[in-house]
Amino acid sequence: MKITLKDGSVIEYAAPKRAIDIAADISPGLARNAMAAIVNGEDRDLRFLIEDDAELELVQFDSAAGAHAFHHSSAHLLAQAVQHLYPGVKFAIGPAIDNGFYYDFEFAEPIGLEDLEKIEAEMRRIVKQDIPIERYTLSRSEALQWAKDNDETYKIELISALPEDETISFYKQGDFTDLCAGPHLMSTGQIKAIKLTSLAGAYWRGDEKNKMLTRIYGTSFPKKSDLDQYLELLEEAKKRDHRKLGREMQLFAFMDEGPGFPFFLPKGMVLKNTLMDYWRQVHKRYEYQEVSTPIMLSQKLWENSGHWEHYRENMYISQIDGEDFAIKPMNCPGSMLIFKSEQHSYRDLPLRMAEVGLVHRHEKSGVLHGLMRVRAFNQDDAHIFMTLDQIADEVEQVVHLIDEVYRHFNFKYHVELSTRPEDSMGSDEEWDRATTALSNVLDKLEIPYIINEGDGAFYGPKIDFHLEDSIGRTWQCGTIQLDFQMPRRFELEYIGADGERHLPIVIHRVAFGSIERFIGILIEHYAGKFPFWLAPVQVKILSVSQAVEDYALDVLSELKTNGIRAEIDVRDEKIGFKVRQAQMEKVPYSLIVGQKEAETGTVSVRVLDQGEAGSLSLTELLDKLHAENSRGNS
RNA sequence: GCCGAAGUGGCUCAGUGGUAGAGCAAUUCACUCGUAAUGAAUAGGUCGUGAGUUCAAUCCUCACCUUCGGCUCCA
Repeated sequence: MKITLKDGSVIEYAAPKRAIDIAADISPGLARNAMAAIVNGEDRDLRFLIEDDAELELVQFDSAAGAHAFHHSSAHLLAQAVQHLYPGVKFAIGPAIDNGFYYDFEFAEPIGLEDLEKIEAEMRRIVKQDIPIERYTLSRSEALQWAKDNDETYKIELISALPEDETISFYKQGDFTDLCAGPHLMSTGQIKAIKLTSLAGAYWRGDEKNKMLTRIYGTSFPKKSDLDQYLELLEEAKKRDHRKLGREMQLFAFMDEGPGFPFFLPKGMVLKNTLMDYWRQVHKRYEYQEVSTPIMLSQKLWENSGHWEHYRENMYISQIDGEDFAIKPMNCPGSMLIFKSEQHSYRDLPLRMAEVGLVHRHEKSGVLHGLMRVRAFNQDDAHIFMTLDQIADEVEQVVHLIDEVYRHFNFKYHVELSTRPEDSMGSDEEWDRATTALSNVLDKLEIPYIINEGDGAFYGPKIDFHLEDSIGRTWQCGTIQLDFQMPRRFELEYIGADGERHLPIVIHRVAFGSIERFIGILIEHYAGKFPFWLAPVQVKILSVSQAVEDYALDVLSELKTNGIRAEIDVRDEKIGFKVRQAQMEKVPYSLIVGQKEAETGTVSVRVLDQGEAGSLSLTELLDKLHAENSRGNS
């Protein structure tokens, strides 16, 4: 048989051979570092016996498939350790996830964080023993018998859900056996670096009606140094936490009196307004009109829009003069009413109506998270009313706009296409048409995307933009949603070239998504060190001694007159102390002024994280700052 | 909402069944200073809220509120 490797080379064997043995033939290092095999495109064990001509890829930890096998075996290792320490525990599921693994257990007695260390120690002990991992298969009925014999209620349920004729694979390492599709490592000895990271409750099968199990999260690496590097990344993320920086930099706050409702402090407001100035410039250039619609509207409107039926549990309800009203969770119905308030010609279309609207949504208390998940937020919303044949051009233009905005902040991003959810309105035919329209645009622009089955809005499919921040985390921000339903429900119309009434199509779209969340992401992306144009305080003037206070104040007023956001520190403190404080406040430029500067009409410039940058005259300084500020223009 | 953890001066955190401390910050004073912490003094807390146990509760018990880590959900 012929084995074709990834690099195109071919090895021939007279008899069937296991993937691991082929790896050993290629090099001992590969045999040692390989985690799994991909045979003819399918994920397999290294112990998989290749019997015919095949394409073979041997994957190591640096590939997704290799890491997956490694983490998956780590999950089994965790389960084995738990079995040793807590006899009688019941096992649910234990998959690999990004950056690690978890396993769900049903413990007889609750365990605490201090137990994790014990479990970790037991895991290390099993690793030292270097126990071989073996694979075998059983028929469905044999597997079921195994689960019943061991009183594994969750496994019984898992096996019962499989087809009758299914052959089920098992993995056994010493005294621990688990049913599992694999692939798995050859032996426990390969898992050199382990860290159990957290303990959490999780519902069986993710359904809140089911029993709550105990989930143990962990991460693992083939090398200790890789684990350390990962733990450092977690530390870095902690330092960047927008909740911590938001408080330290006095940007926003949360109060017990309004859980999930952010308060913006003066500096946070400067940030927000600067961001919105940029946003308005972009949208003016893309020919959007801006509107504003009420926060509270009659319940009848929400019944008409479908929100009452599909979105009610997230809405805040109130009454005015005995009539039921709801606080808007979305901006669209308001915009529909504006469109409807006038007669439109096909010549008006596409009509791009933007609204930075404040929406309120009742989120469950457990999901609130700083600015990332709040109960009141501003959406940089827009509704584009258009004809059927304008769909492609308009969607394309929105894709360009979002791309431009993300690039402005140096974000990379990827795109997902979400299709019809179960709870939705409209006909299959319209959903197909809308979904195809979106995918056609992505195909035309050659933008790769993954499909998110059943994750669309209740009124239409959507393109989601997931941006990636400076330390590699992704966040969903922009979306483009195509809607045939709302225009019909609101009986929108325009007069076509033929003089007849026609139904317009609507695009709902956001670029930032939520201004609040976007600000949270920016804080973490920049670690609080905003680019000059966006920084709430751009310049801080530090006087060396009281003798130059007057000059320092002159510099301040000159900067302010020129539209620079400047602060001054003329306290009776040493210059080193003031410099330190200004750096910790993450102000982009510190201007040190002393006797020398006062006499020559200059300032000594210090750049955040870079140090001293020489002296400039006031005119030179203003030129420089104006140039920097213009980066905030679109 | 559910599981687990936490809540002590503006911030970070000690601490004890006999009504509380530290560092930073703040205020005042002295120093008048050249690029990441000058020194001293002062002030500031009914220990998240409510109830219970106790001679006595910040500490033990219960309920509630908020926050944190997850689950589910999501911009």
